Amino acid sequence: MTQSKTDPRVLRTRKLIMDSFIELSGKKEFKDITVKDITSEAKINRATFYYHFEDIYDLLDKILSEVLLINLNAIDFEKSELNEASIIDIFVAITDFQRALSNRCHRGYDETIARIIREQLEIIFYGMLRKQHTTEEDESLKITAVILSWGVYGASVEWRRNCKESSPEAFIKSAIPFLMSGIEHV
Amino acid sequence: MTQSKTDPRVLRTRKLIMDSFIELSGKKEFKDITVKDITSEAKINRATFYYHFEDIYDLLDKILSEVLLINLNAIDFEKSELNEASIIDIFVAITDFQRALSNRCHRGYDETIARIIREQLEIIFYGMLRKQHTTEEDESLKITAVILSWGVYGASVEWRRNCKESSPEAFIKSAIPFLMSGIEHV
DNA sequence: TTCGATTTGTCGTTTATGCAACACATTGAT
DNA sequence: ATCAATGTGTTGCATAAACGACAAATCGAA
Repeated sequence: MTQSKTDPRVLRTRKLIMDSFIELSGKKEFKDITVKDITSEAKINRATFYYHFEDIYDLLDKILSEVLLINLNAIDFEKSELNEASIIDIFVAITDFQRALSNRCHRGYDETIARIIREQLEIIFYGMLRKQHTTEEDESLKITAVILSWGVYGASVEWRRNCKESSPEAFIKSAIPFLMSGIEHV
Repeated sequence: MTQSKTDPRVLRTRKLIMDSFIELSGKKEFKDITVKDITSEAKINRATFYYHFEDIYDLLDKILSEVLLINLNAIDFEKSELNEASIIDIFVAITDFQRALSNRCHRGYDETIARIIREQLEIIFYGMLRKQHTTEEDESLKITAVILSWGVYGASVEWRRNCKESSPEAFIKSAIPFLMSGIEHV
């Protein structure tokens, strides 16, 4: 809330870098994109790139997190509870996100994408759990969030692999009882 | 030719400012556009504006000069001589330029536009004259360029006011004998 | 393998931009 | 006419970005 505004120069530069990366990833595969490519496309100095990002993997991290967050932000986690409905919403958001990625020539990032999605899920689940169980100890909530995040992410992998003929909503519903029992068990 | 590249930050910032001004001038009249409007639209600091431009009139100057130059650059002055054909080309470029301006809601700038066009014309005529008369003294060429620039600009005013039914080419052709005699008299 | 070319991180220095504050001018409503 | 609000142009200082250089790593072709 009280976040002091970040320097507009930083916002501009980050946007330039991210836009250039997205532009380039429409032409080349990830492994062929160099930092030099990005900075000359963005017309910024290469040293400036390293001022904002550790390396090209860090950039990918932050871009994907941001894109995923935009998808997930449609769901208002501040208000919604961790129940059947919100789990379905989140699952649909993830499958939408992955579909968007595969439409945009993002190939060869699979492991990175997986990690990012799972990490984001963990953060979200942990936040929601803590709101509902303010009395519980943190460790217990944390491990629940971890297991949930892996489980839901795994479900999305499974859906993409085998079950595209059924809707994501229908697919995740079959897993809801198991997930919810774990949540209520905390 | 040996111009050392200007700092990319400068180019970016100037473009931000100019684009914002052009954007704003589609919504308001010139007299209603403030420096603050421009800088907040461009998301740059107001002090940065004054780093690049003296004031809002200076900005208008440079924007219009640039737009006019793009029109005029279609004509290759480095190669062409100051003769009947090139005068016609220049006259047509000016009338095109003014038509483009009036299409884009630029009202109330008339005096400024007039000055800028005339100054540009003077620069161009002087440059062309000097290439053809390397032996002549500068002062003589300069005054010729001044008179030519006023004359050709005045012709464009006259054409806009009374003679739009005839083509600009036909219109300026009737003035060519007078202009050329002045040029050859140097 | 080896060698040249390219890329990667990092550093120190210079320059452009951000920011807050200022006195002054202009505007607009009462 | 007055007063508050807004815009103007300027300044000093803080910080991001540019630039050039560098050693090390990686890549590619002979």
